[in-house]
Amino acid sequence: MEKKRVTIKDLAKTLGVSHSTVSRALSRSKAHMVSEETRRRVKQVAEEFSYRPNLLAKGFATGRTGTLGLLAREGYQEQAGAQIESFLRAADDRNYRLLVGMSAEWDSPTPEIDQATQMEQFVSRGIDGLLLQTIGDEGEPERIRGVVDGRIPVVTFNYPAPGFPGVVLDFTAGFCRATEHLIALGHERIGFLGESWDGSGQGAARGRGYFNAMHAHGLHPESLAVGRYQTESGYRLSREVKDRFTALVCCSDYTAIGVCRGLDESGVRVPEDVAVVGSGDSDVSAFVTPSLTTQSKPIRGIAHAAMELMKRVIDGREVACQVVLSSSLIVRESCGSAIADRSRIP
Amino acid sequence: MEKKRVTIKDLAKTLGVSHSTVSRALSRSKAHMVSEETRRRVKQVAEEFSYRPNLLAKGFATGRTGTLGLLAREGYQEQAGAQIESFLRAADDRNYRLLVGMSAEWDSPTPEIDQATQMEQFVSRGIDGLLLQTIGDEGEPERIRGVVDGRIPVVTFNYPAPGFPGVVLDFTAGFCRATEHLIALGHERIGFLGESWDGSGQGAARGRGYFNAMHAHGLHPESLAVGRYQTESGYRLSREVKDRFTALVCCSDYTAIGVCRGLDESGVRVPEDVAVVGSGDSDVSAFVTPSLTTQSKPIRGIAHAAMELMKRVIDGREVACQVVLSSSLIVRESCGSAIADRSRIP
DNA sequence: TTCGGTTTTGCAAACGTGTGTAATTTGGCG
DNA sequence: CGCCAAATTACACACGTTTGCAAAACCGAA
Repeated sequence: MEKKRVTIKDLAKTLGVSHSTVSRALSRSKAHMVSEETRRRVKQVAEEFSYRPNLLAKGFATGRTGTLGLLAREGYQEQAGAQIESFLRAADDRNYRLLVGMSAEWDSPTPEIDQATQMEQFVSRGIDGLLLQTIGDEGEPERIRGVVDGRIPVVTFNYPAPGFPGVVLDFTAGFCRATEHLIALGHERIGFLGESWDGSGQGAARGRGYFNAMHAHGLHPESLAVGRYQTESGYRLSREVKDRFTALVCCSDYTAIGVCRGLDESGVRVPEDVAVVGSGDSDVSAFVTPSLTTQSKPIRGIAHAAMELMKRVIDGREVACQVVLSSSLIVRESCGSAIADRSRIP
Repeated sequence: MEKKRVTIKDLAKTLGVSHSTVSRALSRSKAHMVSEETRRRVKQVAEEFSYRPNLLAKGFATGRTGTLGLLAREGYQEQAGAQIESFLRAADDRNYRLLVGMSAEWDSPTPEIDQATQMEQFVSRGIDGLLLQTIGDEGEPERIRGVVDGRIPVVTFNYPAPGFPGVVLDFTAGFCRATEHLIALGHERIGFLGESWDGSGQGAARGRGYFNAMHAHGLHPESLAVGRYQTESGYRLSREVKDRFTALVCCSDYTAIGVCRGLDESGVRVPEDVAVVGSGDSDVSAFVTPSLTTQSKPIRGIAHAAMELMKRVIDGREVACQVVLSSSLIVRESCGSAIADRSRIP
C-alpha cells in the first residue's frame, strides 16, 4: 500500500553504477569527480523517476539539515505572529527552512523551563542554528550554553544575552526621545506607566530612558507600575492619573490605549488634558482615536538583521556582537503636537 | 572541538548491556519487554549523562518524526501571522512540532508552483502530516495528490479540496447574513465590493452570499470589482459609490476601511449616508472610526478544528470530510444599526 | 536434574545518504 | 606496447536508532 519513495539505490540499479556514484553526481562533492557524461545520465534518470532526496537521511548522514530553529515567545505585548511571519520571509530569502516553536503560554509560571525544553527539542531535531527570542533573565546565558554547548550557532533577539550574538532594540534611547518630545511640548508633570527603572534586569531599559530624560531636564520622575503590558492594566491605572500628570509615557501601545479609554470615560480629554505616548507601533496604533504617538518597532528589520547575523555566524565570520537597532518616534494625535501626522493609514 | 552528543551506545557501554536493550528501555516497545530493574538503571544513567535522543536518526529509522508541516500563504487579506500563531498553539496542545513554511510572496505570478515546491520540501523532510492552506484553483487536488501520493495525511483549510479532509468557512452564509442585515435596516441599493459571484472558482463564495440575499428579496445585485483585497482598492473605488449605493458589502475589512476613508474625504458620512460592512474581524476593525461591522473569522477555531481533524486522520478514524465553520456577524457602528455595539474593546 | 515455557537480552540488519580508501579505467608519453 | 599518473568508479563503512529473530537466562514443575 505505502509506496516507497525512489532512492539513489534505485537509480543506481537502473543506471548500472554504484549508489555512491549517483550520490556524488547529484551533490557535486569536491573530493571526487564524476565524469560529465555520467552526471548527465544520472540527472536525466533522476528526473525521469522524479527522485527526491530523503532529507532526513541526508541530515542524519551529514549532520546539517538546512533548517533553523526559531523559538519565539509571547510575552507582554509582543505580537508573536507578525514576528514569526517576518522571520519566515527573511529565512526564505536565504533558502532556509524554519522550525518554529513557541515557548511559554500566556502566563506560564516557568518560562525558563519551557524555553530550555524547547531548545532541547530543537537541538535534538538537528537544526543548524537557533534564533532565540530571549527572556532576559539572569541565568539565561548559562542556560543556553548548557543546552547548546557550542554545537550550533545561536543568535538572540529581544534582550541581549552576554556571550551570544544578538539583535536588540535600544529601548532606552527610544523612551528618552519620547519623553523629551513631551518635555519639548512644555509638559513637566510627566508620568511613566511601566516597570521600575531601577531594576537590574533588562526589563527596566524602557524606564531608564524615561528616567534619564526627566533627570537631564531637572524634572521629577514618577512611575505607576503596570503588571502585564496590556490594555486592562492601563485602563485600571487611569484613575490615578487625573490631576496628577499632564502627560504619560507608556511602556506599550496597549497600556496607552487602555489609559486613553479610561481617561475618556472619566471625562479627561486626550490629548488636550493629558498627552499620551505609547510604544511598539502596533497595528492598531494608527487607527484608534486619537491615533497614538508611538515608537516604531521594526520587526521586519529585526528579523532581517538576525538572519544576516546568523548567516555570518554560520560562515564563521562573526562570534559575539550585538546589533543595536533604534526605533524612531512616530508622532500622531495623542500627544497633541502641532506636527502630528493626522493621516491614519501609515 | 565539536563535542559529540551522548548516544545510546555510550549508555550501553557504561551499563554493560547492548544498545538495543537501552533503546527498548527508553522507548517502551510492546513487542519485547525489559525488566523493571534494568529499565530503572538505564533511565538513571541516561539522566546522569543527560542523554538526548537524536530525533533525526529516530525519524530516519522509524519513518515518523512527530513533526507536522504547516504551509500557509499570504493571499489577499489573510493575516498569515495570527493564523500561524494559532496553529502553533493548537499543535503544541497535541505535542506536535510544526515545520512552517510560507508559499508565495505578495504577488508571486505562480503560486501553484511555489506551493508544489514547498510541499515537496516538506515531504522530503519527513513530516507526518501536512496542514495546507489551499489556493482554491482547479488543479489543486491533483497537484496535492501528485506530491503526497497517499503517503502522508493532508488536511486543508481555506478552500475545500475534493478528496481531502479540510476545514472551511462558510463565506456564502456569512455574506448572505451580512447583506440581509443591511436589507433589514431598510437599504435597497446595496453594492458589493469584491469578486464577481458568477465565477466558477471558490473565490466567488463571498459574492454568492450577497447575490442570494439580494435575489431573495427581489433586489438588484451590483458589484464593483476590487483587485486585491486591500485598503487601496477600496479607497480607489469610493468615487464610484457616491449617489449610487446607500450601503456596501465589502469582501474584506481592509477594502471597507479604504472605502470609508475615501468617502470621508468626499464628504460622504459613514454610516449616515452610506452603511458599510466588512469581513474578517481584523484586529483594527474594532478600533477604526467608525468601528466596523464585520464578520468574525475564527482563526483559532479553524486551527483547532484542523488539528483535531489531523489527529483523526493520523489515527485512521477519518478519510475525507469537510468541517464547515460559520462566522457570526459582529455589528458595530459602520452600518448605522441601532443595536450597534459601541464599545471599542472587544 | 531435566524439561518446557516464559521472560529478558544480544545480535545483526535495516533505514538513505555521504565519504575515505582502494580498485579500476583512461590517457598520455616514451 | 608498456608504464605511470590522473581521472573515474566501486566497495564498504559510518551515522543513531529501531526491530525481527535467535539465544540465553530464569522459573516452576515433573
